[in-house]
Parts: sequence; C-alpha cells; structure tokens
Amino acid sequence: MRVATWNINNVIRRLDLLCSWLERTRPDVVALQELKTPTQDFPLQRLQALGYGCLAVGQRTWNGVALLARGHEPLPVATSLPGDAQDKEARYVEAAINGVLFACLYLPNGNPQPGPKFDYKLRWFERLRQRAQALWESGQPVVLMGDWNVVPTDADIYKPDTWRDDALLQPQPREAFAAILSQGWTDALQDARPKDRFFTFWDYRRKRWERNAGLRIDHILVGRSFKVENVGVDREERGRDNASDHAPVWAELRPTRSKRTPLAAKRTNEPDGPVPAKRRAPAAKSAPRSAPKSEERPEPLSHYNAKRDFTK
DNA sequence: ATGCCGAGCATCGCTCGA
Repeated sequence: MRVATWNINNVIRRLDLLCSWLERTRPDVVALQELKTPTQDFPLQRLQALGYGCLAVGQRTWNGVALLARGHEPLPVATSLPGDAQDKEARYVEAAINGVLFACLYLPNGNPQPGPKFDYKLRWFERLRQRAQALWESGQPVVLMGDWNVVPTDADIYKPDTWRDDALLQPQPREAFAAILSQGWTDALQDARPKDRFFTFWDYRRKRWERNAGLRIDHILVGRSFKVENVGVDREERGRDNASDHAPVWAELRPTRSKRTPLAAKRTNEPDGPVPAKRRAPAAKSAPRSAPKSEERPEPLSHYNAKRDFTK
C-alpha cells in the first residue's frame, strides 16, 4: 500500500499538477492540506474521474484537509480534532479506508512566537497527542499523516540557526512531536532511511528551492500494524511551474500482522511501544515495491469503523 | 529590522503562510 501526504497550497490552483502526479504515481491513499477552498468547491469530479474517492473538509481562504482513496470511498470517522468545540479551523479529518484508519492533519504554524498563535499551536498539538494515544490504544491499523509544522531535529533543516526563533523549531512543539512518537509510532522517513536527509518544504522566498534550503515538516507516522518498506519525497513536484511550496512525501507500507492480531494484542495487554521483532511478520526482503495484492491487505473493518464515533 | 514569494480579498495595500 502506497500512502502519501502533500500540502498542496490551494487545491484549485494546483489541480492540474495534482492530477498529473496522481496518474503517474498512483498512490492508494493521499492526505492533502491547505486546500484553501470551501468544501463545496472541492474538485471532486476531476479526482473521482481518476478513480479516487474523496473526503474533504474545506474552508474559505485558509486551511482545509482531504483524504483521497483509490478505488474506495473513505468512511468518515471525524471531521475535526476532538477536544475544543470552539476550534473552527479546518485542520483535521479522519476516515476508514479499506480497513485502515487514516488521519490527515494540518497543524497550526504558530508564528509569531511567543504569542496567541503559538499558544494555539501548542494546545492543538496536545489535543493531537491525546487523539493519537486513543488511536494507538484502539489496536487498529492506523496511519497519521500531514503537515505537522514541526522540524523534529536540527538535522531536518538546511541551516537551523537562521530559523532558531521560528515556531517550527521551538522546544515545545519538538517535545510534543517526540511525545507522540514515544507512544510507539514510526516516523516513516526517519525509520526507513535514517542516514538520509529529506526536506519537504522550501519557502518561495530567497531562492530557497534553488539553494535546496529546505525543511522537513511533512510527516507520515505509522502504527504497529505496518512495516515501512520504502519512502521518498517527490522533489520534482516542487520544481514545477506554479508548484506548491511543499513536495509530496510517500511511503510503501506492508501489513505486519494477520487481520486478527490487533484484537489479540489487546487481549494480551501488550504494552505500548515497538512490536518485538519475533512478533513481526518475516521481513519481506524480496518483496516487490509495488502495492501489495489485495489479499495481503488487512480485512476491511468498515463494520467497526463506520459505527464507532471516535470523536466521543 | 525589513523584504524577499505567492496568494486572497474588506483588492492596487494589507494579511497570511512557514
């Protein structure tokens, strides 16, 4: 299963680029952020024509998130992040797709800091931490992906000192990101290719793309039901005319366990954390990089996901 | 400290993003 996240920076303006990328790379599930369009203006028909079911949560001018699923209609689970009924910004959507729970998130940027926007970022991050904890404990197959607006370490930016006062590098959001990872999630890019340095965002200003002055702020976090087989950043998308300032981040995931294992894990009270190697499925060293066959995917859990409201 | 780019809109100048 190939999953991807892309801050598209206006889905209407970027629609031709998005469709071209979908046709070339054929991801199974895509998380989009910064749609910058009301839900009713989301380009549903163009994406459906490419075989994608869509769940969009839009908003005029700013924000907006969507989940796209090739050959499936995403089953809505949540259209906002629990924990603050006053928060009206379209930054979170969750759906069950072919038996896997996907969250698409657009974390507040937080600049300038300190200030009310940074406070909002920290509160939002804490709500996300609690949500991620609940999803981890559900035992379901889960993938969290989006624009997290956090540079996890100084190795994830071209020159940290020029950004030292920026909200993306502050200790508090970095600690919040680390706290979510410590629940047991795998940071797909970091885990699969720890020696490589990836950037996912290059500011339009100061020729930062031309200078490869980038940041890694778009992340795919994978639950214990999957092994990360391959990852990448489609950098060429950032270099195109009329491009978003972010590039797509993708990961190839392979189920690690049988369809019953999440429930078995709950019965045995397995503690949170990485799954011991002996309990993983055998490493698929010779496995092809293409998407797994349908019979290798987890059993659909729609009967479970569709009826359970995770927002309560 | 500022504008640098790209975009929206209470549009020809401001705000926002990151």
